[in-house]
Amino acid sequence: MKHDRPKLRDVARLAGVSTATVSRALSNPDMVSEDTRAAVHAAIEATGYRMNLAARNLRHQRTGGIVALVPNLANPFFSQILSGIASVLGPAGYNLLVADTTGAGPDLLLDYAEPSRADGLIVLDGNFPMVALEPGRVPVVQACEWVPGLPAARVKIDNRAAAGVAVGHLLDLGHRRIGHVTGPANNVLTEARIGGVRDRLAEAGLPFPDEAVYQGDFSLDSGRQAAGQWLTQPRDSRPTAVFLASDAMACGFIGEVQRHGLSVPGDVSVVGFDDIELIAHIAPPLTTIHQPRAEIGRLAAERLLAQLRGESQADGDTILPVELLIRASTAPLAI
Amino acid sequence: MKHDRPKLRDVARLAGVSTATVSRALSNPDMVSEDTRAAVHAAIEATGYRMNLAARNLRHQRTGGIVALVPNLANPFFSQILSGIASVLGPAGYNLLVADTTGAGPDLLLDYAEPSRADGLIVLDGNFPMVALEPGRVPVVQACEWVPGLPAARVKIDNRAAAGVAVGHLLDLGHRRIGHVTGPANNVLTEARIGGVRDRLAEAGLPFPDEAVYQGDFSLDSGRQAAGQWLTQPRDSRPTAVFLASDAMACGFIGEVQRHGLSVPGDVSVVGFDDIELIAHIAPPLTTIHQPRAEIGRLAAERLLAQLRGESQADGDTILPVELLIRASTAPLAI
DNA sequence: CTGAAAGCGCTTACAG
DNA sequence: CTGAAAGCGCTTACAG
Repeated sequence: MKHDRPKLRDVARLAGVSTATVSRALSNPDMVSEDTRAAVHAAIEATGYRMNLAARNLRHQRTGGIVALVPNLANPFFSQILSGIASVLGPAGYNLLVADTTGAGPDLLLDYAEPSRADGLIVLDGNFPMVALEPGRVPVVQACEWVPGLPAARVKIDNRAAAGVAVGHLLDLGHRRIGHVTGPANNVLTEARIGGVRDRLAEAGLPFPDEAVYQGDFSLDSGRQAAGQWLTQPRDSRPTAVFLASDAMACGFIGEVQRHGLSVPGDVSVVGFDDIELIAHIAPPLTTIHQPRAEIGRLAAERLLAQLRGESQADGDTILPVELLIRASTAPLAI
Repeated sequence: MKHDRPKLRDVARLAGVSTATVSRALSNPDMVSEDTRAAVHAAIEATGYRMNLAARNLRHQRTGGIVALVPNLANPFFSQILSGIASVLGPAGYNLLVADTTGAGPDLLLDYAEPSRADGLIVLDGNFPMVALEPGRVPVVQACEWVPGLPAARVKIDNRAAAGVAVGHLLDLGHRRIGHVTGPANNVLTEARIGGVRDRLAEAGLPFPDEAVYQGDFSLDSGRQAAGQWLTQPRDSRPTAVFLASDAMACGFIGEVQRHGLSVPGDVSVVGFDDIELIAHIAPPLTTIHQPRAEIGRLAAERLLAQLRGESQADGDTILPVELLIRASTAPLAI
């Protein structure tokens, strides 16, 4: 005996009405008389009918899904963002699809921007080639990172200003030789943050020599390597404080410095970026820039839904405020 | 001028063949002659045709998606697992949908087990009511957690044995009064881990009094509260070592103990569970049980795909090995 | 308020 | 090797 799932037709037959009527009873109840509605619902109960969403979606020319393009799913940085996205998509009746862009070709964005694949796109990766999103493609919102020139809404923080705040904190503590560990090359966040450092130092009339810039890639290990470089520099000319473009790097930096018997903040003050999970619990607790990750996710999803409803303009930036969290990894310059 | 996307029919018209032929040229190239194939591909180029996946999926009675049901997306514990899942689903041509089960009703599992919604389910949450997955529902694989009695494949570690290993390590260090901070009540992991503690202590002929059991819920804050309790207990009878059912709790526990001027492992040895990101970098670096999270995700996805291909049995457990990582938060009992 | 029929964009037995 | 036609399971103008 086959376990065929009941279809609209089966319900209609049992209720003694047409499939059109059953369909209406379900999606537009007040288009049908009360009696008919009751009969239909009885038949649904009796058959155990559940709607085939794929068929409805095909008919409606939508998929019911939004995809989030994530640079690296394994990076816990994104869990709060995804959680924020899911918290608005779920109640709105959309499915959240996630795709990891690691090692993906440049076509990935276009593949996912197919209306038959998803109704909209949230792009968390700024390293896509600048593609012209042709008409007939799906609405896109960029979150955190962005593709320069891509005409799509952005939800983000002011990375340049945030870096300025971090450096300002170190200046306030009396530091005059300030170093910076960057993110990966060719990354918009990297550019914005180093720009903020440069601006703030220039404003203070301080130099920003090449020796004070350490190339990183956001990873813990690259922070460790930056510390290795810093350790080899002459004690009386190397930075007395370092601002790193991610908390993970700050974590690696601190570990390496300590491994060599030096102290944070005794020998060097350290500021991170992101305020990731548990970073308040390392030793010393890390001073960092807090990014409202869940909020970024929520707003990105909301802007996308607004576009799908035709309510919102397709571009323009939403800038969220950051917060400097002063913890124990920074201290006044020892004289 | 409308920007209608070209359909199969448009390609067929341009190539001078039927839609059936275009369809075959695409999905079964060697069913068509070389000339026809060339004509079809030329027409595809000319029109910029891209297949409508939703229509193909409806026809094929599949959705092309697998959903992962996650207890709490914001918890970075799951990022590695999702990454593992995505790494096998992507290449296999499936979309990964994620849903957060926080605050969801008991029907969620059944809702997602609809064949029109997804082709399969990976359940990471053991707190669903035991439902009979009726025939006509989609294949399910459980990962990490599991619903007792649910007849679905499981990919997990041996939590009971792992807890035994953690306790064994503390016994080896000479500890005789060993405490345990549990996970949330009514959770399969909580039961399995406390069971492992009880077994191992019994095996060593040691007591496991109620005062040595602290109720937690996996969260950092509950670890902090457990430390609060521990601190109020008499110094000469309270545990000299504590095994906590999650790293987050261990982190909170250590922080609170240190805040009261005591030292880890000087005054109390601490073992965590999970080996989450950065936990090797707190002070002191945490001794913990490493769970192969990415591997769990990969294998769960692979078992599900095998079931979809009809290759694998629908139940049976896959047990992955864990590893005790000894770091600085545990030390021999001071006499 | 309700039904017959066309259609969303594909695929696939069935003939030829 | 190729085409005409039916069908995946819904929805929705169009009539009545």
